[in-house]
Parts: sequence; structure tokens; C-alpha cells
Amino acid sequence: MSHWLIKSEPDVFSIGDLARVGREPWTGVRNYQARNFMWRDMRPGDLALFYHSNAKPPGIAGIARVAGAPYPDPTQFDPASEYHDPKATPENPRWWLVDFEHVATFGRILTLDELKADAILSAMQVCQRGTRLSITPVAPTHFKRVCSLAGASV
DNA sequence: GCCAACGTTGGC
DNA sequence: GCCAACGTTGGC
Repeated sequence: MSHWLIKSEPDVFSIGDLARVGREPWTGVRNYQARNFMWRDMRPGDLALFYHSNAKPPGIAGIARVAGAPYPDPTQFDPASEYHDPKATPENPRWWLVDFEHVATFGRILTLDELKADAILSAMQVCQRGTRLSITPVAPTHFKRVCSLAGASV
């Protein structure tokens, strides 16, 4: 099993929103590296840290799980969507996604400051400056340590 | 295929 | 709101 970190702006879609809906298609990813993670590398059952970006404070808010196999992001075909991609066709899709389902909401946000201050977790990609990638792989040791610091048992 | 300009992300 | 980082675009 692989582990991941997925970013979301809580004003747009938060861990609480995921808990409410249960399962959500991860639409709107328009970066090839992030797409490749979903399209090629993720497997159903993989666990992901749910990170709140552009938040006060930014940090990890909970855990999600890859809920199924990848499929084309429907928003790329929708001219009314802000994620519409005129170069994509149903016969030749460019953007793929997976659904995520809610696993756990942490009792508190594990803040970016705490991650950076931690001798082990400071190596995480999300801690490096200039990392804008919305989906990143996470080492199993990092995943376990985050869960233990957040008091979550997974 | 180089690279300057531009747009976006996201912490601060 | 500022701006560093960096991916993408498009002229050549």
C-alpha cells in the first residue's frame, strides 16, 4: 500500500465536507505529475493525509482513502466548468482522477509549523519551500508519525 | 528546442 | 496583499 498527501483549500472543500459527503471525486487537478499519481500509482485502499492549504493555520486535518480505480475527470469535457480543457475529448481524455472517501478527522489540525519543527516530518515534501504540487507521495514512517502525533489510530 | 513572459500556488 | 517558486505558453 502507498501513502499520499492531498491538498485542499478548506474554504472550497474541507475534511468536514468529505466527512459529510462520504466520498468525493478529486476533480480539477491540472498538473501532469499529480495526475500521474492518481492515474498510474494510486490503488484502491491507499491512505492519504488530508492537508488544508490556504488555511489559518495550514496543516493536516485528517485521513482519506482511495475509493476506487481512476477514471477521466468529467469536468474537462464541460465547457461550463472552470476546469474545462478544450484539448480533451471523451475518446482521448487528458485528466484522470480517483474518488476519495473519508476515514478520519483529526481532533486537531497538525500544523505546518509542527511538521517543520519535527526532526522526522520536516523531510516531508509539503515542508519544502516552493512545493506547490497538490498531491505528493508520503513515506510510511511519516504517515505513521503523523497519525501518532494527531492521536489517530489507523 | 530555447527561454522570456506570464499565470498560479500558497505561505507569510 | 506580497512575493518566491515554478509550471506552462508561445515567439523565434
